[in-house]
Amino acid sequence: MALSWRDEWLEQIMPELPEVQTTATSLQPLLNAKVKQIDVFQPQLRWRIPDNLSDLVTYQLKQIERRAKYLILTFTNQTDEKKLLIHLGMSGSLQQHPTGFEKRKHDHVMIHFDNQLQLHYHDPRRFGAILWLDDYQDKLLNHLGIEPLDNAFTGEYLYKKIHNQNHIIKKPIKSLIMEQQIVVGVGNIYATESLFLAKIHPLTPANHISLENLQVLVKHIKDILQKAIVKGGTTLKDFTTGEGKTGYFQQTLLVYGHHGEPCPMCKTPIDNVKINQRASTFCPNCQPLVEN
DNA sequence: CGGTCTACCTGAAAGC
DNA sequence: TGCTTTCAGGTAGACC
Repeated sequence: MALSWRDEWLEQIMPELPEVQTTATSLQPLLNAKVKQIDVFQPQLRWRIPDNLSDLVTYQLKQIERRAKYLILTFTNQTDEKKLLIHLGMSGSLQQHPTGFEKRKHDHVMIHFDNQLQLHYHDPRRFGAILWLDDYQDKLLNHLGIEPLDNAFTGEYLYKKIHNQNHIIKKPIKSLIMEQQIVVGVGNIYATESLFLAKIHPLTPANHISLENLQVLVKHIKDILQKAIVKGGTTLKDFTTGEGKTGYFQQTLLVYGHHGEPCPMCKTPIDNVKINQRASTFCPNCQPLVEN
């Protein structure tokens, strides 16, 4: 049962889009339940949790949506509607437990419902957020680009973005696909993995990539995100789905976290460069840097 | 205005 | 052994 040091390390990975989607899905048992009580143990997350969070008491949870890596929870009563915006940061999770389940370390908020369930917001590093949507949607949501799984996200879309905007044209492709104004929800893990699958060096200037190769890259981004959603998301020690189960997707990560190990395709040692202060692993043989 | 860097935070691992 | 340093990461905001 003991995990190897690598397994332990991989379990530190933060929630990316598939994990947020999995969380949204797993919260369905709370739909239509009424809030009985809210406990806030640590209000200081990325921003301070609103002091009037308990205004939700007596409201029913009516809808759970995802936008980028944000969750939007809609609560209503007979006359009013309140929307909560939640981000899991890099170590956050939302977990459902039976009423009476004990608070654990780093459980910062507990929402007690009237259907024998309670929701725990758990976030060791406190990079996440719990906010009223009305207060923050201008700042946090309005600038966001398209969803990676939307039909509008295509190789042609990326090609146009790259060639129509001078400030983008020469950026490393990895920076580009991680920019939230262009496409949301592609974090370091999935950017790294999809570039490996598409055989594109992460530092390749965006305008050096053909439309055809951008189409291949987009296909892999969609594919890897979809597979991760199906599998229930990347797991980590900190992350569990709302039902308390862990995912297993981390076992299929090919290059992320494998710096120095043999490439799974060709056995060349996996290399690592920093791009925008972020580790970027790649295979120097499978992903050659094409200068033109 | 665009591009780059830092702050926020904790825990694990590495360094001393 | 135990203390200190480093590192990981999403993203708004500071900075040049």
